[in-house]
Amino acid sequence: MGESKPRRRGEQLERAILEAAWEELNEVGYAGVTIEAVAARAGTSKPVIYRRWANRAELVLAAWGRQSPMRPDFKDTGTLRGDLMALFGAIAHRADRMMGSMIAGVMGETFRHPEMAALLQERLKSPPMVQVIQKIIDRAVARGELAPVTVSPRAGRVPLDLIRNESMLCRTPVPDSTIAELVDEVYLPLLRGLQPNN
Amino acid sequence: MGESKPRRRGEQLERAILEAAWEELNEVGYAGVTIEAVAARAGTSKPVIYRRWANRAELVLAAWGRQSPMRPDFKDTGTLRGDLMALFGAIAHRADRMMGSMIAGVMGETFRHPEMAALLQERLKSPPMVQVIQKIIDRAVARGELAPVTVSPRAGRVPLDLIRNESMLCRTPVPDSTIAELVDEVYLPLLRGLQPNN
DNA sequence: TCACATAAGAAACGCAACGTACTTTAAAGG
DNA sequence: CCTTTAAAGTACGTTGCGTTTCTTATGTGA
Repeated sequence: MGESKPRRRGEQLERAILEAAWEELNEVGYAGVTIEAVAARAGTSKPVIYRRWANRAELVLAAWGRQSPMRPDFKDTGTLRGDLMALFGAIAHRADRMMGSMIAGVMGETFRHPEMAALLQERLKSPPMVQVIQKIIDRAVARGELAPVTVSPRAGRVPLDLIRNESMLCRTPVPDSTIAELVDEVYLPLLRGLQPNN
Repeated sequence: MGESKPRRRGEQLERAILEAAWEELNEVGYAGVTIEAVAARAGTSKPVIYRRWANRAELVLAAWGRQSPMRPDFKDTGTLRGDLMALFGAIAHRADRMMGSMIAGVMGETFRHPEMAALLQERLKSPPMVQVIQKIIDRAVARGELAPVTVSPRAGRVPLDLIRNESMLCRTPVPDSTIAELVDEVYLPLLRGLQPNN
């Protein structure tokens, strides 16, 4: 066999596997991902994968972890509503159909592999979100749109939670109309209600 | 063989299967449910199940459908906050860990069986919720706790969505402290923010 | 009352993927 | 250069799927 493909190792191989896993995930969803297909796509074999991750859920979480985290751009749209629409839109854009499938899939396996629950939860807590929202609020306060407000961690997580919920249920990209509803009928009222003079 | 167990048919058999499926679901979670185990528990065989439901997701949804829907008791606790705590608590009580596993599992299969997405969504829309919340609000208005407010369908779904989200992520029964957070830091402010004089 | 249509029960199948074990072979490192 | 490491490849037993085939109990209606 003259064909001797250079044999990859360590970091390089691992990256190839995780990329293959991510692509599979996007094509067939969590339930459709098989270790064998990932191995084939990465041009490697099952044992190589099993040496690194104990099961599908771990592999998928690792593949997810390699994807660059959301970097919400702070560009000022000039209004509180505009900023919120942009933020919600950015979240929704990331939380597309595949995301829902993945979260659902991993979650579905936490009965068999309870240790995954913690990993998944940690991944979903998304700490930077509160700061982003606080920044948006501070700008609105500076504009005079809002009385000074501080959001609790819980209130800060609401946008992410609501959009994740929506995108998991709907399976399709969250439509703009839904984003507008969430902003106009939920989050803007919530922020107004948090103002001290109530 | 003197042992001739009476052979069940139709409705009776179907009920036995769905009950067995529900019990399996509660014991091992969606990912752990196997048609074979359900058949064994119901004292029947696989073909009998496959003759009725095309796959695990359909069977599980059917089993879920037999469970009595939530009947939120309207008992007046005397305060808006008390009523909301009771409502959120009732939702959380139903949306226990198994619920999360089931929703996640069915959702995870919507890649393979897209037709399930619609069924699941319909099941989750939970129409009566808005009326319940509106009733709670009206009582608060009558008490003078709140200026008159009407909640949009979207705002009315928020409690259910947030608690479902929470219970899916946490895997454990939603603790009272979380329910209090959702009421005090999210939903009460939201209702205040919806008042017209803002 | 009996014959027939229906559907339950049971066993086995081929398939796919799991997760593991074992061998061979290429690369890395002292 | 020689040893160690681990990747590639193969094969295995297991499980559950969804299906097929067959037998047999049950309810219906002639």
